[in-house]
Order: sequence, then C-alpha cells, then structure tokens
Amino acid sequence: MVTLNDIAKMANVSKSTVSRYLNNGSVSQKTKEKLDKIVQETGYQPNAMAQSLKATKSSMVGVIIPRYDSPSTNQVLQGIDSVAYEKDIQLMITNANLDLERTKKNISLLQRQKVGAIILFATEIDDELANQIKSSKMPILLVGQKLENSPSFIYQDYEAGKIIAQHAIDKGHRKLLFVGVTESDYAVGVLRKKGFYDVAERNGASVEFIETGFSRSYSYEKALEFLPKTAATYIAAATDHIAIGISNASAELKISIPDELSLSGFGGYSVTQNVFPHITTVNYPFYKMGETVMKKVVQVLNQGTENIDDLTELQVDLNIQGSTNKI
Amino acid sequence: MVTLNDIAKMANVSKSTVSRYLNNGSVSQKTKEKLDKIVQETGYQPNAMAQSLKATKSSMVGVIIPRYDSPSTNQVLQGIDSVAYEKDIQLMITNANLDLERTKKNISLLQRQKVGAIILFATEIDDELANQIKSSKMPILLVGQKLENSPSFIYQDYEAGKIIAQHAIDKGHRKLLFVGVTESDYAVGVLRKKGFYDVAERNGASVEFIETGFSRSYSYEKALEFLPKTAATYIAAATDHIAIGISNASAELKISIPDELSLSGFGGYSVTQNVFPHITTVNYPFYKMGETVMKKVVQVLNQGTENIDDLTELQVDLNIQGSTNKI
DNA sequence: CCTCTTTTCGGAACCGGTTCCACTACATGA
DNA sequence: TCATGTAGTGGAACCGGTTCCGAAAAGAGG
Repeated sequence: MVTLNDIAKMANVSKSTVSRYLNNGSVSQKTKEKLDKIVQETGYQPNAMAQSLKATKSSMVGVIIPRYDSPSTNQVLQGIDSVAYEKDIQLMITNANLDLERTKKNISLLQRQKVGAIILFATEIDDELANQIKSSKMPILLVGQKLENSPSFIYQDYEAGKIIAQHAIDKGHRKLLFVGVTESDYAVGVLRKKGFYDVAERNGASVEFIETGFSRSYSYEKALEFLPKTAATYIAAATDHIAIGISNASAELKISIPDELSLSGFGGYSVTQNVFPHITTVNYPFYKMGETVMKKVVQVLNQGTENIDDLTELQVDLNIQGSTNKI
Repeated sequence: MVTLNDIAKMANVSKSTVSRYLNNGSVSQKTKEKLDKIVQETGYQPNAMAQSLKATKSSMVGVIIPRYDSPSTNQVLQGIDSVAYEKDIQLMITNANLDLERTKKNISLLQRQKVGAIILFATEIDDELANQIKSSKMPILLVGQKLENSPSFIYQDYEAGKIIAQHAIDKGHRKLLFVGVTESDYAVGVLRKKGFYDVAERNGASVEFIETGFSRSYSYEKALEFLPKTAATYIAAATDHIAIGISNASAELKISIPDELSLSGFGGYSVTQNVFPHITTVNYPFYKMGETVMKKVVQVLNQGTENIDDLTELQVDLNIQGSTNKI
C-alpha cells in the first residue's frame, strides 16, 4: 500500500508538501504537476484511519437498526442516506438484531469508532440503556421512541388511532374490533389503541379487543378463530402485517372484504397493496423521518447539541383503499 | 475523552504498561488492581482508529448493497451478520443506491478505510468496475453476479427455470406463458427464461413470452391487458413481485387461481404468502448465501486469497403452494 | 549473600496522516 | 539599496494506540 511518505520520497519533497498538495494547496506549479503525475500512477489514496486519528474523530455517523429485514426501518434508512449522501457523510450501520444487549454494545462500538453522532432505532429502552444514552458525550438521536432530555423523533401514534376510528365512524360503523398487540410496545400496543378507543367511545361505538402478535402468520391463525365469532363490521388491525393476516383468513373463510367486513391497518407498507382489495391504512412518513433525523444530525455536527428540540413528532395521514366501505 | 495516556498518568505507570494490561497482561497483581479501578472509574475505551492505524488495517469487513429496501438483500445481510457477529467482525455497510458510479466510489471508500475484505452485491458490472475489482489488492467477493478470477457467489437461476417448467409439465400443462424482464439482467432476464424454455420445449409444450418490468404495479397493469387474451393455462412469472401483480389482476378480473389458471414466481419472498392462494415459487437460499459468503470471508481473512474457488453456486428448491394445480 | 532466571516495567519507535512554525528565495515598494 | 511582504517548503510535534528492547526488580537455588 502506497503511503503519503512513499509519495513524498518519489517526488523528493517532504510529507508536509504532499499533504498540502492534497488539501489546501499552497504548492508551486512545478511540484503540483510532479505530484499529479505520481499520485495518478500510484493510485494513492489517503488512509482514512490516519486522518481520523489526527482529527480525533471520524467523519462518520453511526446508525443502530433493530434488524435488517424491517421495511419501515429500510425506508427510514433511505431517507437518512439521501441526506447523508448529499452532505458527503459516511454512515456506519450496525445491527442490534432486536437484542437489547447488542444495542448497548453497538453504542460503545460506535463510540470507540469516534463517530460524530449516533442514530438509534430504539425498540425497548431499559434503565441501563437510558443511562448509557444520557451519559454519552456523543450525541445520540432516538427514532421511534422518546426519552427525556434526548432528541427523540416519533410518529403520531395516538393521532393515527384517532384517525382510523374517525374513518370507521364516518363510514357508519358502530361495532368495532381492535386487533392489537401487547402493551409492552408503547407506540403500537398502547397509543394506537388508546387513540382508537377515545374516538370510538366518544361517538358511542362499541369496541371489542383481541390481542395477537406482530407476525402475519400468527394473526392469520388467530383470525381463523375470531372471524366467525365477531359481531364487528369494522376491524382495525394494529399493523399492516396483522391486517394482511386477517385479510388472508377472511379470503379463506369466504368473508368478503369490504362487503361483509371492513378492514384497516397501520403503517402504509407496500404490502397493503399486495392483496386485493388493497388495505386502507394510515401512512407513516418513514422516508421523511429519515430525512428529518439526518438533517438534525447535520445540524448537531455543525453546531453541537445546543438548542436542539427534545421531541419531534411526524404527522401521519389516512390512506383510504378498497378494504373499507360504508356499512 | 480519556486516553491511554491519561490512564497511564493517573496510575503513575507508562503507556506500555497500560497497553499490556489491556491486551496480553504481563502485569503485576498490584498494578493490575490499580488499573482495574481507574479503567472502571473513567470508563476508558480504546480508540478504535488508533488501533487500526497501528495494525495498518481495520477489523471490519465492507459490504456494498444495491439499496436498503431489497428483501432478498436484507435476508442475505442477516446471514452475513450471523457469521460476522459470531466471529466478532464488524460490518461496514454502504449503499450504492443502484448507481454504478456510487458502487465504484464505495469500493474506494472501503479501501481507504482499510477493511479486510469487501462483499459486493453487484447488479451491473461495466469494464471500469471489473478493472477496479481485478486491480484491488483487497479481496472483493461478488454476490449475485460472476466475474472471471474473482470469487463469485450466485444462485442457480438456469436450474430454477428448469424446475418451474418441470413442475408445470408434471401438472399436465402444455400451454405456458413466461412473463419475464429485459435480457440486460442476465440472471433474471436470461437464465431463468432459458431454463424454462429448454425444459418446456423438450416436453413439447408451447411457450408464449411477454416482457414486463420488475415492479408489482407495472406487472399488474400489464396483466390486466394480457390475461383476457392468453390461451395459457400456466403462467410463470420471472419474479415473485411480478407474480403478485398478476395475482392481483386476476382477482380483479375474477379469474380463479388455481382453478382456471396456475401461477408461479421465483424468489421465495414472504410476499408470496401474503396473497391467497399462496404462490408457488422457487426458494432462493438468501440467508444461506449470506452465511456462505461470510464464512468465505473469514477464510480469506485468515489464509489470504489463495485456494479460493472462483465460483460457488447455491442450490434452489421448489416451493409448491396453492397457486398451481393440475389442469 | 551472591549468582541466575524470570517477571515487570519504561523508553522509544512506529502506524500515516495534519499542522504549526521557521526558514529561504524572490518580488515589491520606498 | 534596503526593509518588508509573501509564496513555497521542510522539520518536528502530534493524534492514541502497540510492540520491541533493554533495564530493573523480584524470586529461586546454592
């Protein structure tokens, strides 16, 4: 591997001259031409680690994702990437694999790499992690969860629940079923449900509740059981994947959507377009989330962590498709 | 940020002693205890860049992915990650965003970062990129494309085409339609189709061909046109997403799958489970691909690039679901 | 108590860059 | 002609670690 020192020797100049040539450029025309030629021939590329070491920090930004195959995360990543690419910031993406311990390890890994900031897609935050975040000298931005005194970026989950309930009400439904998940997931399990209940009850509708898991296949099995029994005319699934499972089950049971039953999800994943009829859902602005967070990172990199809002909420909007209809 | 030097001063010992304490450990009991305490209190973590600089290489492996929201890529990544995590190798994932120029830039970026090896998910390879790969002193492993004299890992696309055709023949179909993509994509556009044709024609079946694009929605539109006209009883779509588009269109047109028409895809994505009936497909071993490539990387890291096979082909297998039936 | 071996430790060089400082050479203006 | 300014350059220190080498200290054996 050819180094700056090698180049300097070949050109019979000092390291500093070569470095100056590569950076600012107070170099004479003659040496510039000489170096042009040598750098060209050798294909010299500066060692990024040596540069970062001298600068005592790297030009990278760390990202901790929960897992690779999450469509929402990937859309957020696209948004992050678009801004990062534009600003010439290199991302260092690490996978926590839905493991809290691995999340903590990844934070310290990124700290050792001296990244400029960390974007953390948090699913669960325990006390230890909260402490690690708070005591970090390196700015850590949270996506999808909020934490006191840390810049957090979340979706309007409570609002989303309200929007869907209002839609059901508007379509004339009064017997509703909310198919949700465990309350240990605050955004999905608590907020969406609460928003839904609040609007439904305010309008005098009855709401049943059934708990299922996040997987499509489990929800499908569950739906095969509860669909024949329920009196509801409108089912609000807490995620699009759950909705897909229910959609599959109703196809199997020859229950027609939307004629006999209306069905909606949350998320706005493209999977809702994969079934027919397409599923009404609440669109979450994943891509925009990425852009927003990354722009904030750029700001933090330039100005430090002062004057940064603690909480940024991104708006959601209703996406009406063929799966919901008037009663 | 507390450095090794700081620790040394606090403990009244030399840098080398602290370094030895952190690594091998030929250190007396007394100083060990003293350092234990100080490291504990300060939360000292060695600077990864300084370590890499000294070692003249980092302990990372670079990965270049085509884009973030590719389900197949993400499954391969999970496989790569599982091995990397086990071997304590840090991944540096970069996004080429389906851009050839960005792919080239990413390679040189990873080279400047002195990663131990690069895993490249190649879609397209032009002469310049081929040269860049060949002239790299750093091992570059290719996934999904093959290149002479470079370790390449591919799927059995030709074989997959044969398998699907054989399945159609076995089910008694003789009027076949292959819905494919442009031949500029060698694996999907050429190999799958060729395998399909070879087996079909050997068995005296007729094969129509229609070209579409990779997107589900475009294939859906196309299918609305060609489904009413075709005489085929079996449609082989060149990807699962195309198959989903066709499935949606046939639902819209009230053409019953599999009673009136059999339909299959390629890929084995979970989306084929999202529609009802589930779609027969050829499973591609994405996760295993990741494991296989990463194991090879580990080998290359340990033994260098000698005795590495140029080409590794991973087997595919038929996954029969409800969308195909006897005629 | 004195050798001999082993353990423990500090000094210095090094990895590959960047940057400050001082020095030279030459041009500019008075 | 001489002071002053400026572009171009090299030397040296530094970023934060690792490692080689030799010296000092500690322990073993006679």
